[in-house]
Amino acid sequence: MDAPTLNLRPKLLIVCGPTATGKTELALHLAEVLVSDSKIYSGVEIVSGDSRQVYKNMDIGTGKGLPKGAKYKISNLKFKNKTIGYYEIDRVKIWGYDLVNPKEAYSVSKYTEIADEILKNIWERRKLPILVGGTGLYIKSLVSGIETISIPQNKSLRRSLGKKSAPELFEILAQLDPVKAGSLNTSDSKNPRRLVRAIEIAQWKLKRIKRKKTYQKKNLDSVFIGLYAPKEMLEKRIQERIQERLKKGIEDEIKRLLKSGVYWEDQSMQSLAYKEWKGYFAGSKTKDEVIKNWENDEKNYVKRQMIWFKTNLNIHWFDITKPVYPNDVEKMVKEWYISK
RNA sequence: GUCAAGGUGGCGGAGUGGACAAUCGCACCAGACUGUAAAUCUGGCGCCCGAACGGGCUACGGGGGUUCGAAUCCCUCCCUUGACA
Repeated sequence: MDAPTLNLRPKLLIVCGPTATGKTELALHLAEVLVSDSKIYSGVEIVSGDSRQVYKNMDIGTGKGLPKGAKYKISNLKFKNKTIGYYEIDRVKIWGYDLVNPKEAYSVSKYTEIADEILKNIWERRKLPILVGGTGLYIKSLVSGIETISIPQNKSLRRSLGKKSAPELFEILAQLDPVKAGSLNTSDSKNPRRLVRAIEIAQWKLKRIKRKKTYQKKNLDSVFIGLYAPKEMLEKRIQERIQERLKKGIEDEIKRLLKSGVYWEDQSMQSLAYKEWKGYFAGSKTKDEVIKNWENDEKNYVKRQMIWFKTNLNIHWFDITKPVYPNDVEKMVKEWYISK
């Protein structure tokens, strides 16, 4: 992946934006037009940049949008001795779904490791990957990398820190790494999860000062396409999508998950479209309440996504309520692809 | 009609004589965030003035009263719910 010259920088097209904007549809559309339009494209494949679609058997709630007969195919790509599969929709390969089962914990680091392999493989086959997703951090980690990503979790440390309050954690961090502690903003300095990770990193660094950094900055030629819509429009789409998912059988999907041994406490079940049902299955919530909560959670999620995208990435935004927007995207992407 | 329990901010729901513009949850607004990121976390949230310490006004169903002081006590009216008729 290390390219000696600028010309050989691998190209990566990114389609991102908040939930319910039709990112995958656009990507599929782009795949089609790019391939059919010109001889330069030997093919386009989609990679999901999403923290929830990695879970098997969670299709409806995470919005994988798989057509009825969609089959998971095994590729000859392997990661840590495990095969990696993909789906094919409209003859386009989609990677990054169904990477783990819902009992497993997941994180950016796991995602990045495997997604890097997938991307490398796509580039080796001289195809253009389109990274599609709404998990900003995951996308950013693929594009720019994360410096401390190779610093592993320390389970026993986490366990011992588990019950400490934010001020206590902050105190511990301040002892280990005063600079880091001082650099935290008011929000993070009160965020137990962040503090624990910061302590984890600080401790790790203290232990191995001499270890050389393995971190390498990535060198990609990438463009960010962002999809958005006015708030009211998005809210309407969210409502419609919820109805759709109810019809598709989200309730049964959850029943199946629970039956197979997945707990509400599992990370996968903290996902939107799933977590809201907990009270319902416990008998303390009506379905209407579930739907109301679900809708609210989706709306709030969109807000957080937009804030993150706006402040963290340099994105070319497209309003999906403009009928011609796919053409605009197409034009832009083609220019970008041909350049250099 | 009688009895009982109630009427608090957009909603739910605390407070039951001063520390109350009123805990908390939801909603809403503005944000943070490089190993759980669909997660986690922060701030704001009656109106007006002020950069800020702060100040002013209006508010706990309506009206009236007691009191230095009332969302909290008393009277009365209106409304809701439950029970008995």
